[in-house]
Amino acid sequence: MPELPEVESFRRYVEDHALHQKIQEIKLSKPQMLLNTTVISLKDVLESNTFVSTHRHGKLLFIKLKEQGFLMLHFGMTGELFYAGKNDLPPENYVLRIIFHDGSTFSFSDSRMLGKIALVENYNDFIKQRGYGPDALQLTEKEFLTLLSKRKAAIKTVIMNQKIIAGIGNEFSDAILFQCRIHPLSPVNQLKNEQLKEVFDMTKKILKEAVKVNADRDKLKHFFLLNQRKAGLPCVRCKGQTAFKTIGGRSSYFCPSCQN
DNA sequence: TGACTTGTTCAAAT
DNA sequence: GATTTGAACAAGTC
Repeated sequence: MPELPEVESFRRYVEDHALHQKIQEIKLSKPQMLLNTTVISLKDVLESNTFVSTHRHGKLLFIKLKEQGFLMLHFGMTGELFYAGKNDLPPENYVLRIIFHDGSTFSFSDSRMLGKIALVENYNDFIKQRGYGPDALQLTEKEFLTLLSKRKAAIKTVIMNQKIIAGIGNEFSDAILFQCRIHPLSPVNQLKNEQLKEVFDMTKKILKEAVKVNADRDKLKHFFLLNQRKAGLPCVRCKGQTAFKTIGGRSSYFCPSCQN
C-alpha cells in the first residue's frame, strides 16, 4: 500500500521517466477521481505542457508543470505508475494516461479508485488548506513531541493521522511500534517522553531505510513482526503469539507479550 | 456469498 | 472548539 516510502519511489520514477517531454494528449477514464478540477480543464492545462520537477509531502506527489502550477496525485490504496516507451505496451487499465510527443506514455492506474487527481497552484497552500501535518521525514524531534503532547488517543492512530504527521500508514505504524516494543493502543499521554523519542527515532530509521530500498518489502522484513499479516503466528522476538485487533478501524498486528 | 482489506472523509460522540 | 471514534466508500481477493 502506498505509504511514504512507496510514494517517494513513485516520485523518483517520475523524475527518471516523465520529465521534460512535451505532453501531446491526456486520457482520463475515471473523472470521479478528480478533486478540484474538470476533465476539460485538466486537458486544457496538461496538453502541450511539460513536467519539470517533483515534490512529495507525506503520501502526496506533486509534479510541477512548466506552465501553471502542479499536478497532484494521491495513490489511495492501489494507485500505481507505469511508464511505457513508444514501442512498449501501456497497461490496459488506467485512470489517467499521459501521452508524450514521442509516443511514450505515462499511466496512473488505481483499481480501487481511492486515489485523487488535482491541479494545484501552490503545494504549500494545498497542504495547509487540507490540514496535513509535517512530512514524517522532514519532522524534527521537537515538532514531533509538540504535535503529540496532550493527545489521549492510541499511539497507533495518532501516528497514522495525516493531519498530525503525513506519511505513515497502517503497515508501517505496526512496524514502528513493534520495533519500539510499544503496544499500539497505548494512550499517547501515558507514554514516557523517552518512549516518544524512541517512536520518533524509529519512524525516521524505518522510513529512511524503506526509501533507500525503494519500499521493497522483501528488503524490509526485519522491521516487521510478520512477513504475512496473520494472527496466531509466533513473535520473531519473544515467545509470544501475534495478536490481531482492529485499531482506529484498521487491522493491527502486534505481540502482546513484548509490546506493552 | 460475503467478509476482509486500506486511506480518507464526514458525522457523531466525548 | 478540539479531539476522538466509527462508519462509509470502492472493488479486488479469497
